[in-house]
Amino acid sequence: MGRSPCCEKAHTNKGAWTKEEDDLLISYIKSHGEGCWRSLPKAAGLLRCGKSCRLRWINYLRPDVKRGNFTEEEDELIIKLHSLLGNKWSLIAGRLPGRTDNEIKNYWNTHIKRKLLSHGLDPQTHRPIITNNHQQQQSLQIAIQKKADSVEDGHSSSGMSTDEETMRCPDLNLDLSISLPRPSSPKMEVIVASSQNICLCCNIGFRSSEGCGSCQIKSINPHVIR
DNA sequence: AAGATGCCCAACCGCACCCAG
DNA sequence: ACTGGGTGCGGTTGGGCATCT
Repeated sequence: MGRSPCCEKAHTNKGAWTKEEDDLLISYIKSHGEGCWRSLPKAAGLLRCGKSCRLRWINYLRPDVKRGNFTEEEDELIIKLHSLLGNKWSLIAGRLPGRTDNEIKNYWNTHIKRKLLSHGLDPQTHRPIITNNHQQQQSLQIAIQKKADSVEDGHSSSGMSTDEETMRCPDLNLDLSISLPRPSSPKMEVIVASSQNICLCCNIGFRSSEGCGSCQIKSINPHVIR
């Protein structure tokens, strides 16, 4: 049994896209729109899998894709959203105009993870890393700090040292500063974003069904992703 | 100068979800 | 209610480039 393959692998190209392939895909989508990805490659004259075309378009060729370095504001927003949503890259990307889930995912894994570690925070939980051995923890912190220093030299857009950044953003551990204590359940909990008892998901624009399932507020912001 | 190592990012893979029939 | 096709998503891989030794 098993699923049928999404395409005839024997007759499809793989690997890096050529300029000619890019041009074919762009011109086809410009004249026909983003239709059925499965049939698009054949119609566009591409020897590619439909999934590959979709990925190339969404992550690279789309005219509204923003290229280049992430700003400090985007950094902070990603951290906030990740603390709220976890690895829901598509939802996070939906809150960062011009950024793709793939780009954010890569950026998270290569930069932000390290940044959080340098602040002694677990990138998954956004909580302080705690070991039962104080000495072990100290050496861990030193090692992380050394690594982070070498990375942040020339990376930090603000040009501040890690300590200075911490001073400037005392609430960098956003989860700690804005959420209620995490209960034992791993399920995302409602976070009181303001005195209005509005879930933070809603506060930043998610509908009740997006981001967290526990929120009862109906469509605060009609401008939702997708 | 050259090989080794590390980093970054585009692209692939496979599973999950959605929805029409 | 069930099934299967199409699409979306998140994790992972691998190639190219930069830096180190």
